Amino acid sequence: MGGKPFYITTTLPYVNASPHMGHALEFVQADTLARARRAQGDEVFFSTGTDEHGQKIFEAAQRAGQSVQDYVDHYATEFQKLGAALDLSNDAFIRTTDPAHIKAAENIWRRCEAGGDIYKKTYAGLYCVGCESFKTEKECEGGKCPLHPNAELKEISEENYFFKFSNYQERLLAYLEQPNVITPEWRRIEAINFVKGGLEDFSISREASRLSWGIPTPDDESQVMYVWFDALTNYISTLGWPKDVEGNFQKFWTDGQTLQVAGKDQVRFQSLMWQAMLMSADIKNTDTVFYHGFITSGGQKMSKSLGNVINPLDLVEKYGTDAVRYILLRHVSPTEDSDLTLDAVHEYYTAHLTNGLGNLIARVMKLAETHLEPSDIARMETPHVRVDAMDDFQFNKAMDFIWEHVTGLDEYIASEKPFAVVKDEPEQGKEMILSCIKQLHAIATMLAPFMPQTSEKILAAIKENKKPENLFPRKE
RNA sequence: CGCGGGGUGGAGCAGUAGUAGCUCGUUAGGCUCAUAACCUAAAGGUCGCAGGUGCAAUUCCUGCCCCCGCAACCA
Repeated sequence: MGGKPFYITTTLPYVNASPHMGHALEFVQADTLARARRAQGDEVFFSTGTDEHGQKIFEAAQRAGQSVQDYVDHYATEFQKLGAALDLSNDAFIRTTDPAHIKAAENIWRRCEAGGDIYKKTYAGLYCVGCESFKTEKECEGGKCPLHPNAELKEISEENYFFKFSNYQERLLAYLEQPNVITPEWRRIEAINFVKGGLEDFSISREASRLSWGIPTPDDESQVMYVWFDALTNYISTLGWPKDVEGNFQKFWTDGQTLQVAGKDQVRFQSLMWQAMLMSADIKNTDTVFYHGFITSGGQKMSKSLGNVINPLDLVEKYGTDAVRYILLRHVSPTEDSDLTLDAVHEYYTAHLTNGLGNLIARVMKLAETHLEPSDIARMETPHVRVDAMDDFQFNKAMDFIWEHVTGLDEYIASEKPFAVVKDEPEQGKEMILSCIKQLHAIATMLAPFMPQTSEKILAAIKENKKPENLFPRKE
């Protein structure tokens, strides 16, 4: 029943700050999709990693008084920790400082260059010394940088390599004609409108003298690649492109189905720039990019100054891996911005996991443990229920569907009272309890991609015919 | 007239041209298998404002108000 090999990747977090809830959301969504495909029998390659080059990282390392390498190593570890805490099933963890990735970035550069899409020109812009970066005119207020109104904006001109984005307007529009290339649909419209507005070539390198932490451009040591040109290449370098000694690139990218998961601010990078790069390098385009929304807290962006930051690792520590996955998948909209507060997290946990699923597992398994024999379990047929909502990235709808079964089973027990029937009519009661177990089994199976550890614990409990330890202990 | 998303009972969200649903919270019952859990019922909304089209609009159209993102080299 397996389909094409399935490739899925997250964007690579930029390692200039610690992991936040947005990263956790993207990771968990991607992991759930990967697990769901594996459960369908598809061969899956799930990749994630870290983006480690660029000026900001260089500066952040200096501020932290660390060598850049130590600094990026530290953050790569942080993200790997989060991945482990969320029980990600990724097959690869790519770092853009990996030698193989650097080779790949050089290679795609050469291919774009061979295609005539890379050229050198002088870039003149207003440079804010305070920000250490160029400002567009729109960003400036009254000729001053809004962040550093006292610093003089300097007109700096610099020779950089540019990518002929403008060459790809028609081909990008043709690509965007395909309804599935972007989800949700309205972001595809957004992308089309943007392309129709005209595309400007963009600079893909910086002078090495100003920015040392990057991949040198091939054949020109005086320049380094601008970080995202390098970073975007990760989606194929992680598969072993270009050498492809293991054949993963051919299997998963060329012959497989490809899906990228990204934040809603990424449309231009993932669906336009990256796709144009692929066209230039004569590599197949991404089949689908799914864009999720952002998580706010208390109606505002999470920020350290507001003090409303929710740290995903803290949350996992307090509530557990599957509880965090549950909240991100069910109580966060897949594509719209969603609000999450610690109070809300606590409420969802208590209401649906402690009182809901956890209690249901306990009451059903207690009945089974008391009244059923292992032989009853062994002869049980286990139904499989398909979760349709997953076809459309509707994680929350899929979870709602599963929870209808949870509630339904609670209702069944309350109205049919198997615990009472079994006292007077043991055989009939046992059959009723067995049907409860079947339902619980179905719930556990459906839950597997979303809450893998919970799913396994339920299935193990059913198999052993033993009430498990409290899966979701009450929290203060 | 820059682009997009949103304004629905106390809170958070669904939803549809024709008795407005869900989760949490509140109140009253019930049950006792279970984690003081679970089940049932009730209270609570002029579905942002004003017009328009329709037999009928929260749902379609127009205008306005308010909130939130984005506005290209930002990884």
